Amino acid sequence: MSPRGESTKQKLFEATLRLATEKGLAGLTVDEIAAAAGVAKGTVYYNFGSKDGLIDALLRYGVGQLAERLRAHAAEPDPVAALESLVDTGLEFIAGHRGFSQILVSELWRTPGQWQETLSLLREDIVSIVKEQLQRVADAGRLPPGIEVPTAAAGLFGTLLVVALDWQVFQPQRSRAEVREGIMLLVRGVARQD
Amino acid sequence: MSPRGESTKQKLFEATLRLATEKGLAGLTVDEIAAAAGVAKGTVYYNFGSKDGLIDALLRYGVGQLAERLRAHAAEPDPVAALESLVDTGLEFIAGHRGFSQILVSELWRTPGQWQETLSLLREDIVSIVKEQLQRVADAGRLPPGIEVPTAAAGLFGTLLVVALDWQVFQPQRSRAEVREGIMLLVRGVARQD
Amino acid sequence: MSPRGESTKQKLFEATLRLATEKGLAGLTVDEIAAAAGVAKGTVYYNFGSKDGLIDALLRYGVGQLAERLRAHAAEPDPVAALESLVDTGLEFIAGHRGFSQILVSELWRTPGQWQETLSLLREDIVSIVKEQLQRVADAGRLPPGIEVPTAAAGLFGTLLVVALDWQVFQPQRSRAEVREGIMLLVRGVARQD
Amino acid sequence: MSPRGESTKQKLFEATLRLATEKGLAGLTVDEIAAAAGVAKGTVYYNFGSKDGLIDALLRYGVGQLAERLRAHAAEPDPVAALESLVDTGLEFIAGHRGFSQILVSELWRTPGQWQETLSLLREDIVSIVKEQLQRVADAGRLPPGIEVPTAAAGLFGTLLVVALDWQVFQPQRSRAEVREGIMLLVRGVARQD
DNA sequence: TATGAATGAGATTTCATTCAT
DNA sequence: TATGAATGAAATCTCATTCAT
Repeated sequence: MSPRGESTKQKLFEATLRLATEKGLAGLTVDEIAAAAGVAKGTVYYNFGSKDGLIDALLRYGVGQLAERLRAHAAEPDPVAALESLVDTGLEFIAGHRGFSQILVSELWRTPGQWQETLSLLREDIVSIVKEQLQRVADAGRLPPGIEVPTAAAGLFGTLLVVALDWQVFQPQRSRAEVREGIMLLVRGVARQD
Repeated sequence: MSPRGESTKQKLFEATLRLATEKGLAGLTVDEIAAAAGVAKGTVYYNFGSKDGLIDALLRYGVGQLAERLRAHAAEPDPVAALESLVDTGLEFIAGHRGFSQILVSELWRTPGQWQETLSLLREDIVSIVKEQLQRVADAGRLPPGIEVPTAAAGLFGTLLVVALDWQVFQPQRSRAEVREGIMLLVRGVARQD
Repeated sequence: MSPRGESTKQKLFEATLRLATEKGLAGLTVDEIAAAAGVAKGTVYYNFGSKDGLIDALLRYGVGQLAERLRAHAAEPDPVAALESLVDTGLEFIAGHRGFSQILVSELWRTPGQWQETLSLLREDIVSIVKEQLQRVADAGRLPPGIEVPTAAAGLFGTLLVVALDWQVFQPQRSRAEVREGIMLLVRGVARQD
Repeated sequence: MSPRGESTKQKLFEATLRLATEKGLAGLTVDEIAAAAGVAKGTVYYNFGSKDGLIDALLRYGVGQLAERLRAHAAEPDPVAALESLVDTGLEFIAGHRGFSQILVSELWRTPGQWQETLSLLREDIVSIVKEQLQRVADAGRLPPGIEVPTAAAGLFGTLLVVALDWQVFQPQRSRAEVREGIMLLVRGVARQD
């Protein structure tokens, strides 16, 4: 709550995200994180109790950031355009936080994984934002029959994550617009053509 | 090569897959693997040289199995039906080998991952099978303009993996047919309607 | 000196004794003590300078209390009865301050113990009270030959401590009178029968 | 079970006992213990799982040694002489294993202490040996009325421990025979005079 | 007089790997 | 072909102490 404490946690989150992009979350050491954040090792333990505690808090923080950005693009009047904006924002975030996205994708579907409880809740947060946008498309009568909004939302979120990572890792020469168009082809295939 | 040696390796593969479902590859220790397989720790080193050697062999083995099954369904004359069969086979494999699939999704896009080199090659194997089928659809003139086969193949593979895992973990009550239909709606959105 | 300061020190003493019963002095952390006392960690350092300072002050405080009570029973005219009263008072104190007694028994004979210097002095305080009473018995000609007062005093103190703790921990159903009688059998064996 | 494993544990026990006499058990580090035993730090963890595991095993080992020695002196035909031999053996052991005895005295009456479960059982072992000898004295009709054997055995054990430690720490100039005689005065006061 | 975030030295623990059998 | 005790580098974690407020 104190400004000092908050900024310390912030510094640690940011340092961890930075390092995770370079080396992956699994390979990070508390020493590295503390050094990158410019604090003592003990400070990590003072603030988060354990390395796992830091990761857990980081997941909440990162998903919070992602959710915030996705929600910021809900204003678009045309529902399909809004969805496109959401996809683009998602791609931008993932490209900018690859290490974080990597941990999401690798922990999200782990059966009893260490952070599964946390992640299940966080997944719901994101999926519900996607769901809302898809619902707007459905309300506009532009979803073909047979599409269930909750299922499609979960699928779209997973696809977005995985396609974005594949882009970053295996096809870095493509532009974000290209990748967005690739995903939108699927979405437009689903959303009824005008 | 001897049956005894093979069964030792097999036991180690199976134990590793069983454990990986619960704890992920990075969290596995050689002690645990050996104990779960019912062999001594030294046996892992005798057979695979190192922990990485074991994982590497396991990945090749698993992807080999998946590729074999996917190829077996290439005979279907109608290209869209063949794609559907491929999707169904993929779903079946993932449902039956969740631990392995979890590993794939965890490690495939890990940037400096220890097994990234191996996995890049293996990813190519699978993606090229998908590509072949999509190419047949394209050759039949049933792909809308703007779709690039290589990109779509990579996307379809990732989506398949992620949607299947989401099904297993978060929506286990759905039937494989339902999930397959969900994915085919996307594919049919892409493949030109008959 | 101020009532507030006193109560802070008192709170810290009490919290430390409470915790020491469970975990011993060595296993206590300043964090735990402060939390149990309901004050901030810095307050311990403000009031006592260091963890050792707190323990040191606590030992002096506790031994002071014990010595005060033991001295209060020196008035008894019959020297053997006075010794019995002293034993009874000792048992009462130990039963009522088990945590403190546990500390004494743990630390008193620890060779390079951190608080050994303090404890040696404090031990002398108590032993000298016992010695005084035994000397009165000796002066009354009721100690058999071969008994050295200083040795017997040290032995009686240790026995009292240990028997009282054994009573509290392993034989709580016995009454204080019973335990006192057990010790007095030894003492009366030593003190010449009337 | 293997000779190598046993001798490693033995080496660790002996090194720990040696160090405990010098520095007390609480202040020992695994580094020191491993170095003193001439093995790698990991070897401690391989053999005992944790520092606590080592201490726990050491307590069993030490008490086993003490019990063995005490039992070896049960042959003496005269029961009071047998008791004297037992006391002497106890004093010798404690003098030779001060660090170990220190931990016994400091943990034995700790309420929920870390090793209390182990120690309660071990205490029973020792006390029952003392009980046996006292029972022989009682059977010979040489215990005065009012002495309960179990109570007296527990008391004698505690007194022996505490008097021996007090001798070692505060009165090292006394001989073992002197200290033994001091304790025997109590015992003979209790045992009926011939 | 009191606070509590931050520290860092030093402790415990982990675990892939080796090697004699 | 297999074993498992031993290793040690490197990780995680603890905690008495400091200090700005």
